Amino acid sequence: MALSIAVSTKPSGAAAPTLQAQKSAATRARLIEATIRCIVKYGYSRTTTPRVAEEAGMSRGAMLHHFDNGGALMQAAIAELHEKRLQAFRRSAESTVHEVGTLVRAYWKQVSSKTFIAFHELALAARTDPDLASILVPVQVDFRNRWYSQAIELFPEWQNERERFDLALALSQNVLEGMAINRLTHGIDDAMVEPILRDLERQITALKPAA
Amino acid sequence: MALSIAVSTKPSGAAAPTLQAQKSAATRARLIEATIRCIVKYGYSRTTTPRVAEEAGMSRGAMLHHFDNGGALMQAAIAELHEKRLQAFRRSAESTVHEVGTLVRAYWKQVSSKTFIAFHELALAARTDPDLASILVPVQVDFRNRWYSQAIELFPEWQNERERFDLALALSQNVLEGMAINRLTHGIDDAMVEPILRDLERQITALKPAA
DNA sequence: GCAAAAACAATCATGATTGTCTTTTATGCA
DNA sequence: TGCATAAAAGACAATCATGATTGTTTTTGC
Repeated sequence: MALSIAVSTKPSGAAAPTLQAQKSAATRARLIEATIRCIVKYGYSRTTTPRVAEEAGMSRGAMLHHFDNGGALMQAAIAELHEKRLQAFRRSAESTVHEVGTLVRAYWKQVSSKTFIAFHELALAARTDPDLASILVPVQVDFRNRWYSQAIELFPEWQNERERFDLALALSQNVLEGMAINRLTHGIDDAMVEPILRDLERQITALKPAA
Repeated sequence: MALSIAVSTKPSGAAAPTLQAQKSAATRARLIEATIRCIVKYGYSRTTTPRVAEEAGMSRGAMLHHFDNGGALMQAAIAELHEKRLQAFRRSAESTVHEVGTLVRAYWKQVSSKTFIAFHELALAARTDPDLASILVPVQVDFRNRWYSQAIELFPEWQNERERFDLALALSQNVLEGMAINRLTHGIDDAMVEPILRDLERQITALKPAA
């Protein structure tokens, strides 16, 4: 699916709440979800417009009526993925106790989701695809920034020892994401997941100042 | 580059040391190296036969004379990458002192190489490409097995506490590979590399029984 | 030298994907 | 009830990668 940069999605203004607009929005959502599913199923490079249309259960012509081109659809899918990540992210930050163990498990669950699979497909493709990168990188930066800010809010008492704090964050990120990706690629690791999670928890707790 | 499974590379028997055979082998090597460079530069899905031919500085026709089809070339490239990894791997196991720090650094250097980039491109593509997976998975399994065996040889005194040993190995693998991939995808991490490496060393040392 | 084989180059037909354009269907509002 | 408009489907040409085919040059072995 070729990316045409600097394309804006079809509906410019806030649509009136007419019945057609609702239907249109639903169809657009269906297409976006189908795109994400295709990225997970076939990978980014094999996510083609015919495949997405088939996955969404509609003709390619109908699909191109809602999105000017494949790139616009991909852009919308990226925005949706970003939203999903932020949402799952906020949920785990709000509802749970601010305990290291639960937070580690929450992020592990997050990187075990299809959303993360799709995101990594995009991220790796963006490495060699400048057009995709120009869309994806700002999203990644935004996510990273929010991640960091959220962590600071969750652990205010930790801000005196910024070095240890940063190390704990970087460790969590690299271990969990690394483990998720490793599981994607060679599959074989399931037995070690629990021990590693426990070790990571233990280590973060050790880095954290006593409450 | 479509993969045609179950194709064998052209030269069946051990070639006589004729001039043509040498030239042929050199050309084949050039093509394989060009393929690997293309995977790194353009990613797996954009590694097409015209691009490889251009990268190798020869016509596509010439290229298809040395490899029956694109898949055969990709298969040869995978074998070459496997060799490269094993080679770098043996070097760090043989030449260095069997010290945790040096070994961690050695593997970190290894996952920072273009060989690893190419391998990860292939590994992720194989997730959704059964033909590629059928070629790549055995190679991955073989590497993993050798990795494990090598580690056992390097640390015989550790074999009484197999759980800690396995944890140390899994940690090393996930942290280092995860960090390498993270650096590939969002780039931003360089400042944390050193602290994480040091922490990993410290942790492995803690898991290891006193010599 | 010379014929055979290999290396190399160029072209062709096929299939897939993309974006545009036209046509058909149905939906909402006067 | 009509009719204007959006939704949906299909047809279209252009582009690109692929493998096969054919032609040309160079090397090998007799």
